[in-house]
Amino acid sequence: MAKKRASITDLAKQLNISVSTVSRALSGHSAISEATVKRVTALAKEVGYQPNSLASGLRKGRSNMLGVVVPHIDGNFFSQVVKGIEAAASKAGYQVLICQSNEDVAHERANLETLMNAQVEGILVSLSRTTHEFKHFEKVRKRDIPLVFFDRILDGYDVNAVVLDDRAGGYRATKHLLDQGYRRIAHFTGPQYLNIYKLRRQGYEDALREYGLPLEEELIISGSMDMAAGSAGIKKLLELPQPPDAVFSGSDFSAAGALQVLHERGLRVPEDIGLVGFSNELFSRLMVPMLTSIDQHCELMGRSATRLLLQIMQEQSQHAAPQHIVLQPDLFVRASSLRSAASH
Amino acid sequence: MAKKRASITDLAKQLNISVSTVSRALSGHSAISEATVKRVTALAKEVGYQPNSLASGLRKGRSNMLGVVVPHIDGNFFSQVVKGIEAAASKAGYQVLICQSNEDVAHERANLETLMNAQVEGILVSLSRTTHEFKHFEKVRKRDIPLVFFDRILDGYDVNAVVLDDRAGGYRATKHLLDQGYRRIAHFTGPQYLNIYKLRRQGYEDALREYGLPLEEELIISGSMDMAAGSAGIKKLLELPQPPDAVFSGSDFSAAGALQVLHERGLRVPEDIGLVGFSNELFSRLMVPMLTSIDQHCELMGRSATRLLLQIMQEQSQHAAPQHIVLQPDLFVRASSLRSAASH
DNA sequence: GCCAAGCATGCAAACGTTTGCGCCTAGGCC
DNA sequence: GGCCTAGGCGCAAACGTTTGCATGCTTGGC
Repeated sequence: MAKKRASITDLAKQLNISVSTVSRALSGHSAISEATVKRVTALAKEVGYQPNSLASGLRKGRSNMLGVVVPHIDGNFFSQVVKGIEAAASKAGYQVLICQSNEDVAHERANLETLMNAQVEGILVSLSRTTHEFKHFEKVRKRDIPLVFFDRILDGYDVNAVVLDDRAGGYRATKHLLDQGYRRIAHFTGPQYLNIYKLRRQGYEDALREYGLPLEEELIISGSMDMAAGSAGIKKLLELPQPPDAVFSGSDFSAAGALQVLHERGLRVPEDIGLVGFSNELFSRLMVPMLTSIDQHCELMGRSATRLLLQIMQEQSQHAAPQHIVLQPDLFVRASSLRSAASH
Repeated sequence: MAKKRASITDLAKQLNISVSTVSRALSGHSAISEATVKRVTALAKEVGYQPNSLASGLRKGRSNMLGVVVPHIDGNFFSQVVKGIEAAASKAGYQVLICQSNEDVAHERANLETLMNAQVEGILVSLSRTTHEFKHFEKVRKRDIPLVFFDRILDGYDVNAVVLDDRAGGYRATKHLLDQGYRRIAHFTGPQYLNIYKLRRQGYEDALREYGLPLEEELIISGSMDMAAGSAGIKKLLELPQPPDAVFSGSDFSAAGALQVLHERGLRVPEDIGLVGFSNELFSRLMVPMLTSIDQHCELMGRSATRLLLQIMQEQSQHAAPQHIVLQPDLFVRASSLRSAASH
């Protein structure tokens, strides 16, 4: 019962002209008289003609689709990145096919397979947490399908990527605390095999060194970076003979967990202890006091990655040297670390 | 320079058999000998053959793709719904094409157009805020493309839809406050032309009526439902000759805004004022005290909508009566409304 | 009046699959 | 030995476009 969608051939028949003429008329080809163009477009509008992009993609060898593989699409970071990707892609006339790897490398492999079947013209990937090898991407490369990674990348592979300068983020956060007069600064960090946590920590250490302060192992707490880890971490720190006067947390969630404990114990933030998070999550503005945090420009990352991908797709010289784009994070200073203002 | 992807024809040539045999062998057709099936699959794996789903879609008249139109993809709610959609779709072997309308009806119209060009087999839509008419969906209907709406729908049109029982949510939230002994309960609500806010308010009123309490206009604050609106709202309420002893906010954000003001003024939650939000945003667990809220089962909504769509796609009887699926919200009770526990 | 040029259009192949139909062969049955 | 069946396979058309080339017609220059 489904009504046949009108095809270019139907239009041609009704107008007694050939399909090629119709095709050219619709695609704005030069060698078609204005009169026919008008006749064709008029009829097209009348019958509600819609081009079949599958057919066109098949013939032209290009699908007008980009593929995206993310660990998961919910959560603040990835949903914003995807928003940026979709925006940039649709502006360039591309559709976006989205897959979730669920942090599972097997899923990730399957996702790539599906995207290649769908004939996407390029692929954007943020690696799953369980991805430690590169083999499944070689297949993509062999097919000469442009590939751009963002945020999560694998060390030691020279690939196109857009990442955040996590070291600079860690450095800036720590330096801000130092500038505010804090001198015994603790740090919450995550698994060191993830580039992001390793780099944030490096930034932290660089800042301390710059100020001639010692790096004390007891001030660095490694954990899962969620709220519970933050609560546990701050408890451990408070039990030290010489507790810290500030914490730079590698995640806003851990910072929130720490804040809850500080509240319970009657410690004041920022007076007694300064607090800085990472990610500038939505809720950082909802905490009391509001949390100073590092913004990752998620949406910009999505847009940049897409633009890089589109650029690579255009260059014939597929095999130019891979590009690395490094985005600079921003520090959003809020009450949780403003000792100078609070002391007035 | 791009290496030609191996096609079914290449396989056929190499094996000296016809393309039809290869096709049937790969698709598990019965009338092919086991021996050839093995030969074909072996070669296919060897050369890394990947089916071209554009071609297959063109021939079969089905693309294996679903379309999704959301106002925007970031934020807690929609990103979780999309997660559910993607999960359900990919389990059924479908790809998901995602578009953002940016809350703009013109964009929405364009999105539908693109999705139809891409030959999606079904479309999932949550309306943009500026959509007050239905015309652009009639075109989709005329093409017999199955259509399912979720969350945001238009009153007065009989369509397939999956929505939350917002009235029940409002009712349950209010009843909980009443059960906790609060008697003068205020309500933050949003634009009444949006079904969700209207219904939440109805639930609120129903609960009050059930307890024989009067509806007082001065206790109902209408606003934009963000943090600022919450702050402004609670200030207005506190200036009343007889301020409320609890607030049911139609959004977690407004509840958060209110909480900040209460903190500033030294009012205790839940002892002096009880607080309940709506949406169960991530940060509701991060607030001090933790915020009682209504969970919308976002991911389930995505999965349900997708399943409904797939079901409609399978039924020949396209034109069966439209189905409405109503999801029941859940109340997550936390400290911000627990007077009984707090009083002990 | 003839030829070159240029414009508007048509023809047909191609993209990679799927699928109805028909062919061939082998085997079983009478 | 002939006939029938069925299994295994090939042929070719079809899906809706795009596009190189050919074609016909008009026009202008000499």
